[in-house]
Amino acid sequence: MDTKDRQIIRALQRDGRMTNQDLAEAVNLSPSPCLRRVRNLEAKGVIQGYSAEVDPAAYGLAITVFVRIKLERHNEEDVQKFEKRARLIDEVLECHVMTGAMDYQLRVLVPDLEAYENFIRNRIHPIGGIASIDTSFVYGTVKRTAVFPLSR
Amino acid sequence: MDTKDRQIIRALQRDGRMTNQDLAEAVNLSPSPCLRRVRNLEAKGVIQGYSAEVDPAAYGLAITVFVRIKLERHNEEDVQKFEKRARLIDEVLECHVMTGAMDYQLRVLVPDLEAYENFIRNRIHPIGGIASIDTSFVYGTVKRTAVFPLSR
DNA sequence: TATAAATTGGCACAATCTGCCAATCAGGGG
DNA sequence: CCCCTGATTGGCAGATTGTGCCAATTTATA
Repeated sequence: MDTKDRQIIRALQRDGRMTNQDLAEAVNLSPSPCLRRVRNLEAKGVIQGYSAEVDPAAYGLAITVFVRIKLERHNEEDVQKFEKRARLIDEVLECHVMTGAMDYQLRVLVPDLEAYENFIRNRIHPIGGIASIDTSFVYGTVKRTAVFPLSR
Repeated sequence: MDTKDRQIIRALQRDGRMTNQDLAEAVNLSPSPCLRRVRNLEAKGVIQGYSAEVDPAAYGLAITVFVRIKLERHNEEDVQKFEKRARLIDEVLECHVMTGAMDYQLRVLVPDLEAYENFIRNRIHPIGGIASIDTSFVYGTVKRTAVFPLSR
């Protein structure tokens, strides 16, 4: 993982579908070593995949919600159960374990407020063992990028 | 935006670099109309771009932080100033305007705790007009996907 | 400086993309 | 019921891109 690898990563975060030839030119390599580095980063799990960035509203998911959840108990069993169930919920795009007053933060995508109510009632509450839920809706997005800062 | 478009979108969220031929097969189309639909979704801004998914720790950014910020005043000038400055900070990958007690939530990536302290001191506080900051570090990530739920 | 290991560049072949044209399909009016 | 129109589709050929191999170059080490 040298400077060239980091250049490659940032270029592919900006445009994950750029051709290997353009990428090679952008990082001052010829195509074959460039492709080799990319494949290597993929094999080592540094690059975990590629994905299309889609406007949620245009797709029909107008509402983004950050949901913070605190469990009643933190024994192995209840924690495993919560995390296993959370992973299976399609509306949950992210679920992180957090420091602070709440245990988890979820990023949730739903078409409307009614769907959010149903999500809480039918997907979250049935998991059980939940002490409290704190909901924040997203009004607007000031910035959203996949490109990491230059680390050194 | 019909069922086929949604299939295409979800397939490209799972693998943004899949060949048009594989994509066409996955959604039961032949390559040319499939490519036309993709280009159309791109032109309409539904697909906003493509990007590589990278492991932040492997890249050297071990710490993910969600920072919630409340402003002292909400006049046009102070809000514009904060948002403009936030957009320019490389460590800030996301910045959303939120409902609830705090005004903004940022997703921030830094190499270590020291860098986080510097980030707050040198990037956030100098903006001015900030009433309070609430920091939550990410211990672990239970789920992280780019694939939207089937809408309907 | 000599040597070994790692990385690079170029080339040829295979796979993929791209733009065009004809064929097919869906909907509306006579 | 049929014909017409517009939209969408499928297939094809040329251009672009990816892929794997080998020799040349660079880098690191003794």
